Amino acid sequence: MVRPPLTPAERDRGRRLGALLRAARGDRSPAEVAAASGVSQEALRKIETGRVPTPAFFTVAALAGALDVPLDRLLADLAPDTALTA
Amino acid sequence: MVRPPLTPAERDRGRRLGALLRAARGDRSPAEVAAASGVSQEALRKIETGRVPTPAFFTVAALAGALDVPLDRLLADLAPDTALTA
DNA sequence: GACTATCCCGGTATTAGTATCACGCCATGG
DNA sequence: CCATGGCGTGATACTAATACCGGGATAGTC
Repeated sequence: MVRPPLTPAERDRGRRLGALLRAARGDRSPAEVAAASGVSQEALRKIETGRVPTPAFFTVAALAGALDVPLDRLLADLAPDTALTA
Repeated sequence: MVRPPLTPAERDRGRRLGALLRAARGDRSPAEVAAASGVSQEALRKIETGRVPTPAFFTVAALAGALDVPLDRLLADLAPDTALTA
């Protein structure tokens, strides 16, 4: 075994990330955000639905940029432990 | 062809990301940072040397956390154009 | 000089991420 | 009722990311 499969915790984390991105998208259409970020609609959907639990760094960065959400905000919201009361 | 290979620009961007992370590591040993971030030493060095141009989001996040560097700072330093002079 | 430790690089194996294709669901308009 | 378009999901193809294995180079020590 060379690479451990993703743990349920990781998948759950990805699901939360997707939920955050979808929430940040608001009422904007997926096509809109996909075009703005340069990410394909399919990738966007999969990330938003949590089916891609650990997307590439720059993919998330592009989406966050298009959604005007700081990456650190995403992380903070993902890990309430570090709650900065954001 | 279903997935376009990484462009030279993407590889260069990954190289800059690695350089930034290595600079942020300072004089701390790779093993130290790897242990602190939970990233394997090999993955860390591949990222630092730019041989992994587009690492996973949470991998970069873990490294940035261990290095005490905000992700947005990394992005800003990668793309000086968007420089918010943060 | 030999030994040890650390860093770096190569190859290999397996899983994950992304793109394309195909189908079904829902809403809208003919 | 049927057609169209956007959204969601599943399967498939291919590349990339990560882990494990070995080797080599360098610095420090004995």
